[in-house]
Amino acid sequence: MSRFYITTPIYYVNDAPHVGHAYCTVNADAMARWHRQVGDETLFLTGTDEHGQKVAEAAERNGVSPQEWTDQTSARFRASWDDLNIAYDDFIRTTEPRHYETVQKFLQAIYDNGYIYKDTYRGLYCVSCEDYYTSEALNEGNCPVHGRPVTEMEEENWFFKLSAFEDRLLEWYGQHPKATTPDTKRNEAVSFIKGGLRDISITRTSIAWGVPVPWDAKHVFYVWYDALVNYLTAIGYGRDDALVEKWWPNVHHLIGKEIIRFHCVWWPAMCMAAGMEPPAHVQVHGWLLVGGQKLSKTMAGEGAVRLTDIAPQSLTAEFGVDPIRYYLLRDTPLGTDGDFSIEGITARYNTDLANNLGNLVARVATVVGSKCGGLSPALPVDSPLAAEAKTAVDTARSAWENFAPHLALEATWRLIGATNAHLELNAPWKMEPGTDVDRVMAEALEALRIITALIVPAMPGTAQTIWERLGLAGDVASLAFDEVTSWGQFPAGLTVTKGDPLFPRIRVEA
RNA sequence: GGGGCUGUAGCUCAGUGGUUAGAGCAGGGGACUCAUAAUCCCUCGGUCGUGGGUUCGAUCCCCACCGGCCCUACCA
Repeated sequence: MSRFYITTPIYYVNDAPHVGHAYCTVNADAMARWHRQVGDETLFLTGTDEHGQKVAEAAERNGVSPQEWTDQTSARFRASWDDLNIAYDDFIRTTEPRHYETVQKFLQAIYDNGYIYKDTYRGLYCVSCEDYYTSEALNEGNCPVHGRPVTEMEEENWFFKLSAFEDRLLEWYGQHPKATTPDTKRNEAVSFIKGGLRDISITRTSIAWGVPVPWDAKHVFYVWYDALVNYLTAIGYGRDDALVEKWWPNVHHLIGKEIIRFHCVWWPAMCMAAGMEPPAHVQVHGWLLVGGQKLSKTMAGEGAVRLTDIAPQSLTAEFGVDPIRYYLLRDTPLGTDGDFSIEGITARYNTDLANNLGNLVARVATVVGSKCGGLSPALPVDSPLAAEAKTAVDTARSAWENFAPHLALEATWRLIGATNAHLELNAPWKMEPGTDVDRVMAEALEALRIITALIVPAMPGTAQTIWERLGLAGDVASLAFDEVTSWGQFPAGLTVTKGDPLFPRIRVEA
């Protein structure tokens, strides 16, 4: 048995949970579910990032303390994840005492190792961005984002000697070519390092809403610097060395492409500075882009077409939880940008879920009912579907191992197609009840049993529903993947029930 | 301004320095009628962003340009 530790970024509480967050979290959840299925000891961590100036200001505007504000906003993320059937093992909040303790110990270690020093930060500050820029970053003397003049500011800060890690990082990436995937994203990180690293300011005196710097009470840590450490908080850094040893560094950080720099440059360097191995793997995903199609008002409000305006719950309310999970996993491979659209969801829903999977379950149940007395017939020794099933299982296994849920599902749907074709070829509905019908329907049931096991990570609720309709006992997700997906197990004599359509077709106006 | 990614069939995407560039969906035709007007079979469809270069030969390598996107030091 091996172990699998996967994380999402911790989401900034000032955002409302949106489809982008859901995309990342559903992928992490499916990956965790698959690893649990194969028997890995699994730790799936997500959470919320609750410090920083913007949170403090938002709390003030709303007339509550920062802690009260983050209590409210963090809860929205948990509600979204509950709704999407996300089975995280731990949900971290950066305002928790355990996180303060880990951050302080981790950064104290870096300080003790001599990688943190005090200096005066002079920089060009853009009021709109609330951030500093280097003179090279400016666009003709103006802020590159807002195009407005910047002002010279000065602040006394503690600095992290990121520049000291250029060579070590490059060497490390040379030795760990798969530390960041896909390769194009690794190249981005490496190019950035090669371009030269400068030390970074990691504390602030201007705000109080953060983790206090242990050796200088006037300062709190800059929000990103405390946020990254959450991956160590959850495994007990500073509190339980054995637990850290157990889970680190074999972690998989699932992140969006916009935060490559933090996870693939800063974070490995911070780990090195603290005397730890950098995280073994960062899997980068792209963005879901909204192509400009109109979203319904119930979906996103008047005139809104931005992805960040779409609440995951509005989607699950309209399409169901598992269809949205399926769409997010199937439609956009991890690593590239994808298109998000209601039309796309509808197409996946109707073709893959209603027509292929849902209809297959229905037609098999009907024919078993009419030709086999509603009971599963005995399974023959050989079947042409056995090879198809093996291909699907092998492909899916390797796809999940390689962070490619879309390929795992594609392979599963090939098996669904092969099962539909097998029924078509044999046309059991034309036959008189007897051994020929029994053989075909037993084969279809067996294929469906394996298909059900294969969709567990993506659609756990649907999988269990189908499992029960097939007359099978127990919790399909708890069965060992390798055993449950091998051909030749469907017991004879189980009661197969039809039930309502799993995925009623969505009518689309012409 | 600097760095990086990307542009392949109507749509979403695979893919390879070398004979006729693939898949799914959509479109067209046929079969079937167990099933959620589902399914199955066949089929239409691309000067592989533009212009150069390297090469015996490029969609794939190099350069430029055009379009889209990310980062430029707190947006999955």
